[in-house]
Amino acid sequence: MPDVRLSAPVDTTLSRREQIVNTAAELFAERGYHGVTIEELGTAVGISGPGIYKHFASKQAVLAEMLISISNHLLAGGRREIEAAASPSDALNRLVSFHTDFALTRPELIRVQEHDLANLSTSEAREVRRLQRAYVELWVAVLHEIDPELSLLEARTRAHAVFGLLNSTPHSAPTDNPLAGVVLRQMARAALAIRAIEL
Amino acid sequence: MPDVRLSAPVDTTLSRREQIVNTAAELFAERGYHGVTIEELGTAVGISGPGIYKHFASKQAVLAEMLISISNHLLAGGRREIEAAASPSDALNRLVSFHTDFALTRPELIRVQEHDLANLSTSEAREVRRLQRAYVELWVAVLHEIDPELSLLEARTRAHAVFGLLNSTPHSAPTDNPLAGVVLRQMARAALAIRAIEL
DNA sequence: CGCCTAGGTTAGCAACTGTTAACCTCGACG
DNA sequence: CGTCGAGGTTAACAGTTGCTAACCTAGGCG
Repeated sequence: MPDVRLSAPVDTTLSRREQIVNTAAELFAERGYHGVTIEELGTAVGISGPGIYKHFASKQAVLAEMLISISNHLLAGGRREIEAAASPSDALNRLVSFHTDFALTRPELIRVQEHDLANLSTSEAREVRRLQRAYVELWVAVLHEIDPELSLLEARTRAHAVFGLLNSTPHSAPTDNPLAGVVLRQMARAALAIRAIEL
Repeated sequence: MPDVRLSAPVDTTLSRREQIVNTAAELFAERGYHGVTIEELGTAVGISGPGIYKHFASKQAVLAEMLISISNHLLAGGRREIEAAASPSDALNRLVSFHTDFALTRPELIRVQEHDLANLSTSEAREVRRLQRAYVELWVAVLHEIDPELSLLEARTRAHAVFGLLNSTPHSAPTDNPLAGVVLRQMARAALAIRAIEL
């Protein structure tokens, strides 16, 4: 199973597989997994209906590839940021920026991951949750390193809260205002009580 | 159309209508609107299948009553908090507490409102969005009153971000830890830069 | 050149699901 | 006591939708 690049939505250089996943992400984000038919998805990528089955075994398989690829992307990116960091609080800053960029760049993926996990088979859902949990634990570990007094439970609550804050972009930002990134980063840092100089 | 109380999920004193809406909220939150059949919903409230149609004209009508009732509840509550406030920053504190309580008490309703607005008819969806917008504008007005320098666009971004933060409870908090409320309130205030003494 | 396979096409089936129709029942009440 | 409507039941229909089957076609390549 070749991995799907998380690149710009419409791009003629994409393989059909990638094109299908990207288009499906937008449609699922708007109308939900069950709100999109295979026929619609096919038409949206320029082929029709059951042509999808030349590339995916089932509709669920499209969703599975999408969600697993997102989770992998976040986990890998998070690890990269932490490795590149000079200190724990630098690591947290980098995590915040990384996640903010992702949320601002690909809001559809945020939406689908929030909404449609329940439409995966149990084993695939378990895999996605495992990856998501690993990503959360990245944040938890950094938070705990910065403040060892912080309980793991509270650290986890804080991490989820910041995800909610940063993932709010699909709900707001109808016109993608350029200051949203700055505002969100700053709010996230304040919520996490990171003392950091903006700019 | 009698309004549906936003009360505890399982309660024998509820009317069938209320019982249906409450149960539907839990099911929709778990599996999404299209992921729940009328048959399942009926069974879950102890009647079977088409018995639902003695109380609602359609499946969509159940969702509509749910979402409109939630939006009304939030808007009315928000107005009440602002009226009771002694100052703008007190108003903001009260809004934060009010919203936190709601998110912690009825996470299913949060989820459904986030996920399934798209499954309403256009006119009903417009109504819900109107109420939601009015609720957001409540926050925006208070934020603007506290800091008149703040642009309306940024105030709106901040409001949405705080909703995202507070609405993260359905995603985290599998075991409803009692400290979640305190933590979330504190994070929200920090993100909004409210100087307030906890406790 | 001739074959094979990747990637399309259309027709159509089987399952599911929202909704309606027709019917039952029982408690309130004139 | 009779009736009547609220609230339930089951049967069944019609539309939708995921997926398969059977077929076509063109380009790479031995």
